[in-house]
Amino acid sequence: MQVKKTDIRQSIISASREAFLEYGFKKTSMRLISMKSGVGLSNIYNYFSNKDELLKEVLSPLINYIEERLNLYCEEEYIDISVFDMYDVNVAFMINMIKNFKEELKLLIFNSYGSSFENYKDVFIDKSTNISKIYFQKIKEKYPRIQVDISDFFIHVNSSWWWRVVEELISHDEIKEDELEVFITEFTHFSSSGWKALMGFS
Amino acid sequence: MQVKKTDIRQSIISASREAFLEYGFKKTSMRLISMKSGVGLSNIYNYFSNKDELLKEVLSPLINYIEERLNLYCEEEYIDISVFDMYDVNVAFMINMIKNFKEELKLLIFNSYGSSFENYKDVFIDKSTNISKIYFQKIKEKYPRIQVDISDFFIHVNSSWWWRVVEELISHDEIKEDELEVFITEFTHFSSSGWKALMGFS
Amino acid sequence: MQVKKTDIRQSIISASREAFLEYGFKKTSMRLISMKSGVGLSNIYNYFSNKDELLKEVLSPLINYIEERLNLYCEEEYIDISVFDMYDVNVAFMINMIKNFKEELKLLIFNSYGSSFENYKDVFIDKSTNISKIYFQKIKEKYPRIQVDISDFFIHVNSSWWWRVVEELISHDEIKEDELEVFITEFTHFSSSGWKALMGFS
Amino acid sequence: MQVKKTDIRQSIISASREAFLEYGFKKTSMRLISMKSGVGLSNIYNYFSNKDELLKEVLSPLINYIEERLNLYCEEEYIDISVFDMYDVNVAFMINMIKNFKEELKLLIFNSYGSSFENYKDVFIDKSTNISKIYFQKIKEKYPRIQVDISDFFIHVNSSWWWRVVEELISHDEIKEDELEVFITEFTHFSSSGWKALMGFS
DNA sequence: CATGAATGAGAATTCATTCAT
DNA sequence: AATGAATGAATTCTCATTCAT
Repeated sequence: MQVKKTDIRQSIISASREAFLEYGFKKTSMRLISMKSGVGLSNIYNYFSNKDELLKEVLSPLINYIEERLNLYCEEEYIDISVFDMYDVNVAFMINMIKNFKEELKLLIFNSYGSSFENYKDVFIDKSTNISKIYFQKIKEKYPRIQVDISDFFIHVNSSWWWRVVEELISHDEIKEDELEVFITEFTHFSSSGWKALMGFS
Repeated sequence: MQVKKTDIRQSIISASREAFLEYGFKKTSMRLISMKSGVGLSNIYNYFSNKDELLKEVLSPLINYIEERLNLYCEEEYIDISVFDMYDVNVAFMINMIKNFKEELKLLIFNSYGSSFENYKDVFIDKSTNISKIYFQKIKEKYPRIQVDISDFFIHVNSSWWWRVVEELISHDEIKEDELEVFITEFTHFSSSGWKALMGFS
Repeated sequence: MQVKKTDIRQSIISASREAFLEYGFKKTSMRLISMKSGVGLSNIYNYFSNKDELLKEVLSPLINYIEERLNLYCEEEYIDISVFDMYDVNVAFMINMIKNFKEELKLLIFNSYGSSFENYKDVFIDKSTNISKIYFQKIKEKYPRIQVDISDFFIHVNSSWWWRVVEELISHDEIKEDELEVFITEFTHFSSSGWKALMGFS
Repeated sequence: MQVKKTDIRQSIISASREAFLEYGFKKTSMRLISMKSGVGLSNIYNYFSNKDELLKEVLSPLINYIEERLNLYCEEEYIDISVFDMYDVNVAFMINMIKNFKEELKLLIFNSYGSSFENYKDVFIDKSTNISKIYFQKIKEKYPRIQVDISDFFIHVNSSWWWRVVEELISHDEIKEDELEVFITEFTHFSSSGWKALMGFS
């Protein structure tokens, strides 16, 4: 019988997701995806132009989510947020992202070797580093008395840490709700104290 | 021929190091190593049993260094070190490791996909997490009054951050001495303030 | 839908022409033609039996034009044309053909690898060689005193040159009107002098 | 038993030559070469890096021969040669090339579609056009009275004709020695008369 | 030890065409 | 006439490793 086009697309995509999650992008062969999805190997190419496209398809919701948020953070309204509220915003972003895209994040973070997303981590970190820089710049302009002489590299490493937290939360997805809360508390406490100190508030 | 056994071994190893650094473990073929080293492809197998062994050989100094240090930190004498001195010890360890094994670290961190070191990061983090736990335990035993109710996961993430710092320092090896110092100061200031806060010293 | 049969045929044909011109017959896939024409891939086969047929369709005006002319040249009336007028006739044929079928000629000459027209050049050259032979034969019969002992192979090569001129004019379609005239003059002067010499008129 | 390296290389090369000649570069599969040569498919890649390399190997003697001659013709000593002696030189070059490299020429001319030699014809024609231009320039400088106002395009087409002659001689390799001589005579007579006319010697 | 030769499984992709509805 | 789906054979190339000498 005629199966609808979208069904087949979908079965290819979900077979890909499964396979990529289990073996990683590189170690997943098109043959495996063909077998898992029940769609003939060459037939897959009638739906997607290549293997990378498959990963793109799987990751696109996550990528869109991330890029949207990052672009959002560049906008005006965020200037007035205090450093410490900023933390809550970031934490919320991270937590929501993980809630909504756990599998995609796993794929992106741990299983994308050999694909065009191999270096997405760097892209993300660079972008959020830039946002942080802009943020600090704006703070400086608004409150000239506050000393914010933090090195670019530290800001970069800080962005890197955030990503690291995401990585850790993803790879320990067995963590319970309450453990997560404890961690967030610790993380926020630790970080805000750190930043206060660095900015001369201690 | 007068070429000594060890010379050949050595030339294979250094050819491997070069190639692995340039192309990564997975994308380096044995043929390339053969060509770079001038040792016949099949002859390489008289010295090393497989490709993975080659990376092992290249990384062994670094791995030994790391494991030695990690084991050391479990020992008695370190118990008495205050939390804050501990930082200096850790920083020193990190800096020295980078100074002595920059290339090996690059290999291990960024170029080991496809090898048995693919997940060494996790091994390291787990070990140093355990050390931290033991450390906190000992602190607790010695000074029962100090509150150290830090979650295991936070300790884990903290270890992870350390490793992340190493990764960042390695991938930004253009950083100058004075920039490094600034960063270390910021890092130490930030972290120690964070820890103090977490441990109720603020 | 109100789209007429012929419209669809036409859109397939013109999509094919475009694609063949851009990528060549071999490197043009039916999928591309389907996309360019907006006609479903499998539906194309309701109008044309295979890929080759598509090229045939595109080229048929040109092919018809060529064959008609070639057949025409075999007829009686052309016998009386002097060698030198013959040149003008041929030149006119060539120029007109290029004017009317530039794209088709490009297709035929440079982009037909893999199709049944791959060797059309040879067909054309053979045919026009035969015509030349007949022409010389008739000349001989009419004017027995003229020496026309030109080898068949030379006549063949001559036909080949004509085709080559077409090829060159097509592949240098940036040539301006006046440059073309200059070239035609040179070509005619050169050739007629050559022929005169060969036929003992010098 | 151990067959010597060169033997295998050679058998791959000659199998390639055979296959390329019979089916053309594009339509010859590596599998076929493997079968014809008796060398395992993947083993071929231990000797040659890809299919194109195989054609390169087969054609290199011819290509070297051509390029050497073309470079030679740019040199001083050839300036003094009269237009008509030049013809003899060119004819000799052509004839020798055909004698020495008949099969390679077939490959290059008719069977190289899909390879890096696909457009070698253009390369050759461009080069020899340039040589002709330089030649005319030098003639002009030496004998200012001679009118050589021949358009660049005619010179180009002329080079093209030479190549065409090669093509024709190659594709009619059944031509006998005496037929060849006749043709050469006709060709020379025709061309020199043509040139004389164009240069105002008639 | 050293060498040249071999291997065999596997990779991603391509594509004209056919089929069932 | 039109559509979505399918196919199946082919293609080039890769590579760690083994084998016989």
